[in-house]
This record gives sequence, C-alpha cells and structure tokens, in this order.
Amino acid sequence: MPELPEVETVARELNRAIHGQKILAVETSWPKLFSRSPGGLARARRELTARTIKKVVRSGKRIFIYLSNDILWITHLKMTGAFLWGGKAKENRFVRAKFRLSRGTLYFSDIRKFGRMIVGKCEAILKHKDIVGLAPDPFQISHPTLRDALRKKSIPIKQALLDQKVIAGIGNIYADEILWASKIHPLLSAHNINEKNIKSIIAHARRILKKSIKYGGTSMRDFKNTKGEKGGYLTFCNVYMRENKNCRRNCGDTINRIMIGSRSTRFCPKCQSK
DNA sequence: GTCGATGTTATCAA
DNA sequence: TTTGATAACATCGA
Repeated sequence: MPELPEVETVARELNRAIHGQKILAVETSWPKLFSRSPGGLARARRELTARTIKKVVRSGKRIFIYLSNDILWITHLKMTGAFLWGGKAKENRFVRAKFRLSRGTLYFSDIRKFGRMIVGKCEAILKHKDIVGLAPDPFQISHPTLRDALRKKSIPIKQALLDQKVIAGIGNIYADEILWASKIHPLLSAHNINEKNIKSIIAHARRILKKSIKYGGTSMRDFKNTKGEKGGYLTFCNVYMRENKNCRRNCGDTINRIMIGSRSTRFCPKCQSK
C-alpha cells in the first residue's frame, strides 16, 4: 500500500496517539516481523520493553519511532502493514503483533506479512544496510542532488523514481501521477532527463504528495489509517487505475497501461510524449 | 479450482 | 550496471 502520503498519515496519527507512553510488553505470533532486526525478536523485545515513546516521524516510506535510551524503532509497512489504535481498531485475524502501552494496545496488522521492523541503538540502526544510503524525499531533495542521481541511471525514469536510493517515498501510484503531471513519458531514459524535467518532477511531486497527505492518502484495497479508515485521494488520481479512460486533460486520448520493470504503469501517450 | 494482479523490496543469476 | 526471475505472503476477481 503505502507510499509517502500514506506513511505520513500514519506517522502523524501515531505521534499524536502514543507519544509519551511507555511500552509495557510486546506480543507477537510472527517472529519474522523482526527478521531483519539485529538479534531478531528476542533482542528487539528487550530493547522495546520499558522504553518511553518520544516521537513518531516518517522517513521515506518508513515510520521512525524514537524511544528513551537512544533506541530507534523503524517499521516498513511494505504492501499491507498497518498500525491500528483506538476505538475501531479491533483485533482482526491479520494482527501479527500487539504492543501493550501505558494507555492501550497498539496493533500491527499485516495481511501479506511483508512488513518488517528493526530496533536498536539509534546510531547502529542508522547504519543498518536497509537504512544507509536512502535518498532524501521530494520535500527535502535539491535539484542538483536529484539531477546527479538520475544522471547515473540508464533505466526508464519511471523505474528511477521508484528507486529509494535516488529519491525516497515515491511508489507506483505517485510515480505515475507525477510523470503525468510533468508530461514526461515513463520510458524516457533517466539520463536523458533535462533541467526543466527535474524542476517539474520536484514541483509536481511536492504538490501532489502534499495534497494526498491532506486527504489522508490513497486507498485502493487495503490501506487504512490508524483508525481503520480509508484515504480519500483516489478520486484525485489522474492516471492510477484509470486505464482506458479519457485523459483528464481532454486531449482526446485515453490512458494506456504498460509494464515497466514488472510494475503496471499508466500514462497518456499523447500528453506524455518522449 | 486456476491464473494473474496488487501499494514493496531484497537477493541472486545472467 | 541492469534486467529479470524469484521469494516473501494473502486476497480478490475474472
């Protein structure tokens, strides 16, 4: 599910809901959730238990939870991971872990079990191979940084935008939306991108992602916020899930769907010329 | 029942 | 360096 706007939505809600609380216990039926955490579940549980939650923020597509004692707890939701908190966040059969906090239980639900958490001393976790080398997100990245990263790639721009070491936070939905807004063909080679393209990509990415955050992200099937509600951005999508429909620029053409790097890609052949 | 597709990404072989 | 396949999993719809 979750790309930058969805993860931002969750991180903000989580920060409001759980900051200041203490982690009393960690219960899970899915130890693999911590398979990429140094020392696995056992050590993660030791690091988490009895810590106080200082703040929750988003970095790229990941949720960073800063705890007392310089502990950092990072979660990647991957396709279907979701944190659930409060009223409607009832237990469901996809709950893989429960975090008993001072004022309630935080549930981690994950239908496809791709989600992963890593926990440890902040300094060490920031050097973890999954974390080190990640690029800035569209709000942080500078024009020269993105230009240099793209220049090194001879892959289609669509694929480059999905590379978290080029620019973080963009996934399949927003890559297509950003390219449509920028009138760039998704197969255009990344190193053929010009200065105007870069400027356009950054500007549209910021505008689109900001608006999606405002509407709580895009829900196709599974994405839910911490209250179990869907996001409202899908109706604003111009290409995602709109194959064979009219281009919203009324150019007369219809949205096409092709595969790029084994990901579905939607675009308007008329507006997005090579 | 079978097949293909789904918002992500790590890993490995060619 | 890049590409494609595969794997991690489960669900849904045709």
